[in-house]
Amino acid sequence: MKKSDRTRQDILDATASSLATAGYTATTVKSIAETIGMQDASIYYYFSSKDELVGEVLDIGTARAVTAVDQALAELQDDHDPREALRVAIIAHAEAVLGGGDYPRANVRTFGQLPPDLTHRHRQGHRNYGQIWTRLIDDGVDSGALRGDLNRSVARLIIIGALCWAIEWFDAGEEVSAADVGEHVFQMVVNGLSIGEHESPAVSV
Amino acid sequence: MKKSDRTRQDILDATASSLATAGYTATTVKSIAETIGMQDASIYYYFSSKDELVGEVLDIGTARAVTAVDQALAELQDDHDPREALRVAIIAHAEAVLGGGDYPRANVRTFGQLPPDLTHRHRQGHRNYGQIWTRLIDDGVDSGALRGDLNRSVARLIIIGALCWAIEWFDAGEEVSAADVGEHVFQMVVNGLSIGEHESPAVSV
DNA sequence: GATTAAATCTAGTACACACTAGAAAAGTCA
DNA sequence: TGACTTTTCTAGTGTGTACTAGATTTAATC
Repeated sequence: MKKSDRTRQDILDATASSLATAGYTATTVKSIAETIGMQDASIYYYFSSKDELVGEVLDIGTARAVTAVDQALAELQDDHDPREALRVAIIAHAEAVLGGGDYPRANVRTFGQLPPDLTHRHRQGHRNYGQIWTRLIDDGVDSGALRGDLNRSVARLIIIGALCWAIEWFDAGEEVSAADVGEHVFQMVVNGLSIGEHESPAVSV
Repeated sequence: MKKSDRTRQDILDATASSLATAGYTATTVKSIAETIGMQDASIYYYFSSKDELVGEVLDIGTARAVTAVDQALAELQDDHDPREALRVAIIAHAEAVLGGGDYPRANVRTFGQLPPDLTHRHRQGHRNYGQIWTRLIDDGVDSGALRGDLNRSVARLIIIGALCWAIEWFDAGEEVSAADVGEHVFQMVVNGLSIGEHESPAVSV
């Protein structure tokens, strides 16, 4: 019963790694099996289909990302600035997806290339994750710390998008760390690149 | 000789449309042929391989995106604020990729799911496109309009990333237009979400 | 209208893929 | 050791894919 659990974990790990780097299509059952020194047919002793295996990897990925952000927010002081909460969440997300393990990365990497069934299966998970950010932005706007003239949904999606797309260019080997990327996103979307007084012309959408 | 050109164009259009909505893997030679009412084998009278066809679509896509941004910048007045140039470029990109035709959308949509050969083939095109943005940011920082304490490459990639990822959630049917998305990205990354004096703590990377 | 060229189709090949059935091996425990 | 269970393998099936060869049709030219 022990050996079986470890093999199952090995399969999940290999799948997560392949999804994170090669994407969904290039991740074949055969390639997964080769990575852990098995025949492809043996995979089906543990998972009934490729998509069930992939689905489980993605579930773990979202769970880890949620945990990372929740945990970072929980460590904040009670009287924190809403902007600080946003900063902590952004950096936690960046570290989870860019610097963290393969599971959250697999999630972002395969976004948009999954078959419809899998996309639908994870819709709720993504919605839940999005709600964390919705609350962060609502808190900021309602408390007067953040501008209220922008569409909050669009703002949320832009922040998450900037972070998610980073997976396409981020290189863990370079001198810019995952946290650095998060810090940059925060500095840009919250403080802005501009120097001096900004006009902040009202944008009504 | 006329008919031939139009059929070729039909193939390109159908491929762009499929790539933009379904992605690379789901875009099969057979499905392209079906769209225009042909047999899949007939495609090979015009293109020697699927990847050559896809490559040509992507070439057109990058060319159109570059043209859109260049044109928007060319219409600026000579004494424009560097921030205004960034704003115009961001909105032009948003309109080209989100609201524009299938070709630029195909580019962004298939980014990260192309076979290595095609990825390599378009590396130079992407670099050229990136240089437009590098210059915009350099102009802003050097003129003192934009903060210089952030890594310029990271800033550039974050802006482009926020725009590119929008293809995953943008819905042309909703009330938020492509230009609205661009305006939001500009407001956020240049003016920032924050209200009041920001500390802008130096970030050295 | 006959001849040539252009365009499309029919019918296939070869291969990679997810997945299955059942035999063989490895491990467990009396 | 021997009976039993768990795990892995061998050897396949069926399907979808890109692509090819050559016949057939459609269009242009003389």
